[in-house]
Amino acid sequence: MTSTSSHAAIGIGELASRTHCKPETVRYYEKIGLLPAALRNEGNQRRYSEATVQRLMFIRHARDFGFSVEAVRELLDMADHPNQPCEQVDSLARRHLAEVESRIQRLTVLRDELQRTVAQCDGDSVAQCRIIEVLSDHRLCGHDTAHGGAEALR
Amino acid sequence: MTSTSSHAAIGIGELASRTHCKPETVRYYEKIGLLPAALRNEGNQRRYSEATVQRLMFIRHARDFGFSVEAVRELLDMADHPNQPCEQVDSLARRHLAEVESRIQRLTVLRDELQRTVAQCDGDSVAQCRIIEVLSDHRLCGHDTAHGGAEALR
DNA sequence: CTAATAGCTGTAGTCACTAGAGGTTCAAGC
DNA sequence: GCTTGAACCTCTAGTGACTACAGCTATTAG
Repeated sequence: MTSTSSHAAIGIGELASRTHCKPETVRYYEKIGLLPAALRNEGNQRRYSEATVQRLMFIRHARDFGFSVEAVRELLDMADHPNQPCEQVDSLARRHLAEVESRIQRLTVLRDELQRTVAQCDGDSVAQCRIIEVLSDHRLCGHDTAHGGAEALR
Repeated sequence: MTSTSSHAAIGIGELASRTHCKPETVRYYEKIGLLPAALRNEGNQRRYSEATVQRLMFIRHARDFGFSVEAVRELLDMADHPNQPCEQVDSLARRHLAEVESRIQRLTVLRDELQRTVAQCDGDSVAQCRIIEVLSDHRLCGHDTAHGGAEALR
């Protein structure tokens, strides 16, 4: 075995590659307190156990699910208290789901309007371009929808 | 007429309220060059013409459509050259549309996975919570999908 | 022993604003 | 003319979740 021996402490590089993130991100998570301060070797380099690999996998996975770092912090807290009821976990997840659904909704309105507008452009000069025309005059949009706004993208 | 006289110069507050944004945003757009440096009155306050109202409406509308500030900069450039062909406008808009569609796609995958996971939680203790369980182990997700990731939200 | 790689700290940059401090100017009423 | 309050000015820092860089030290393979 070269690097992945079974229960030896691992370095930040291996931790990062095993959790699909970068060493910078690991240090960042430590700084903001998602990961506890790492143990150091004689040369002041971070050394991690399998437990940290698991914790970081949990974090990355929750982030992949779109949870904010603050939400991940709460989820970690809850996961650390397995005997409590999971109501809070549930409500956090449901709120997040609602957020995602609303984002999809707003983006869909936006997409329809973009599609409509793009379809009306006949490829002539800018002076007759339907896209520029619509951007210049809100009344030319589909009805009077406020089409999401930039917040749709957040 | 009190504030909205027909061709007098207006202040930053009225410009902002007529374009649904804030004075800070107007100054910000000036700083990054989306709006030209404003004329000033004797007391160094910005004074705007109707042309600026139109330009700012264009900007806000493009931002509402989800175009990035850099894209808006290009769109303004194009709008300023009405005799050119509108190919570039068209391609910019189509690329943006593709971006929006891809975002919807990724969010939809995410939503389905969240829905599935949340539905499986029976409201017991955290120790048995399906949400925590799934977050702890990637293999428990629907198949082997990488479910979008945090980039889905950008 | 040397050279390449990996790690360390600390700071600044990303995007599109927003908020605040601390000061100046304007407009209206008396 | 004077006062008051709102609006305006500049400059700086903060948001979220990292990423990138500069300038150093430690480890490891050959």
